[in-house]
Amino acid sequence: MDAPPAPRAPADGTRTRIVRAAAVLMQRQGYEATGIKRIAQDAGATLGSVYHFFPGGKKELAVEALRHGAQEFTDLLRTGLDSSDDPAEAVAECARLLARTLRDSDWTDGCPVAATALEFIGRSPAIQLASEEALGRWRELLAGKLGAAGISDEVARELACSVLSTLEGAELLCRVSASEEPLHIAGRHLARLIRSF
Amino acid sequence: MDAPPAPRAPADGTRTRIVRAAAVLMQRQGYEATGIKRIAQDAGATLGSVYHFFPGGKKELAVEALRHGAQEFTDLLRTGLDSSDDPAEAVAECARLLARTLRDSDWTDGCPVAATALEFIGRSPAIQLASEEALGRWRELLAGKLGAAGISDEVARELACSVLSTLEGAELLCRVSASEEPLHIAGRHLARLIRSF
DNA sequence: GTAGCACTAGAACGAACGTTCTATCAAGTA
DNA sequence: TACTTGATAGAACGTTCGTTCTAGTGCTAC
Repeated sequence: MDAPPAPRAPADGTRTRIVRAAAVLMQRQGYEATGIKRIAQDAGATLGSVYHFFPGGKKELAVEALRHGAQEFTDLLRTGLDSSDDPAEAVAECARLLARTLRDSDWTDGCPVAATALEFIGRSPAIQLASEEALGRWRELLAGKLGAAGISDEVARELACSVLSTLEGAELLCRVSASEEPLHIAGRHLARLIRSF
Repeated sequence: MDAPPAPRAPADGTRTRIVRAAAVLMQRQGYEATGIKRIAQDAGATLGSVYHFFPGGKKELAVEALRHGAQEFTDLLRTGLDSSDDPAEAVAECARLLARTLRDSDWTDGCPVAATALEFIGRSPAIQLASEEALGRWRELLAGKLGAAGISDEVARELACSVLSTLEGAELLCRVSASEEPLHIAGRHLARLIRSF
């Protein structure tokens, strides 16, 4: 048998493809608007495979997709933060990076948890917890950068919170208005705020 | 309030109840997770009434619900902004007001457009437009307050953008973590940022 | 009266949903 | 060979969805 890798199943594992497809779709349109059959189709998998890897069904897959998306967002944030020793400049770079990613993806690839999280406030502990963990990790990442620049722990933790709030909100504004402006403005204002401490 | 200027009889409690119920449900869990039958039930109306008043179906009702919720949020914002002549203090009061409203409603009554808007980025012009209009109105409201305090129009418009971004993002963090902290921190930081101009 | 209209009421429909089910394939083990 | 196990495949199930449809109510005007 002349055996090149099957065109149907690329090198990546089926499970990973399912998680990635779910993460992308949920990031774009939230949980409820995303059907399991569509996830399977986009992943090049079948329903049988989905339920084989995720016997807990859609909810279990959603939690995993949220974690996967959160990790990618963490990487993006880390890239921005590593761009400069000056935390103000580093945060501004995060805003620029986020704005570019958003525009290049037609305003779809933003925060991977926001849309889904808002659907489930007080309605699904598992999903709310996964969202909370992601936001908490990003906040600590930011606080670490600020603290490393000599800002006191207390101030750094609070600043990190506002930086995250502003980036999240500016991303919402960018996506709704299909414009990079809110994130660019946010970057400048956040840098100014950080430098004031 | 938006008294319907329609030539029809204003004795239309049912229509208003339907819009209000839809607004509440969509604010809490977004569009897709909100069923029309549930809306009718919560409004004390029937499906017949819903489709009588909204022949365009769920989408048409959603746009109206978004507008209704946006108006209520405008009122809340205006209340906060009117609380002080100092724009920094007024914005901080908005954050406090928002935090209290969130807590008192078990973290459900926040921005009425965020959840739904995120579901429809690039997928429904009508809903995206309604969301964009709401965010634009809030931004202008904030810019007006800042401009009235002597801040130049250009700076005021940009500041208003970041204030809105930060409040929106902080609200997301509050809801996910079931805590008032992000909004309280945001209020203090926004006041500091405004005073720096 | 009764004709007309705005509104209420909910049964019924087709489509889509998440899920379950059985069957099959491929590879490893004995 | 036969048996096991992880993974694939998709038909089928019951439910719920948004929507449509027909019937009925209450009110106003003639």
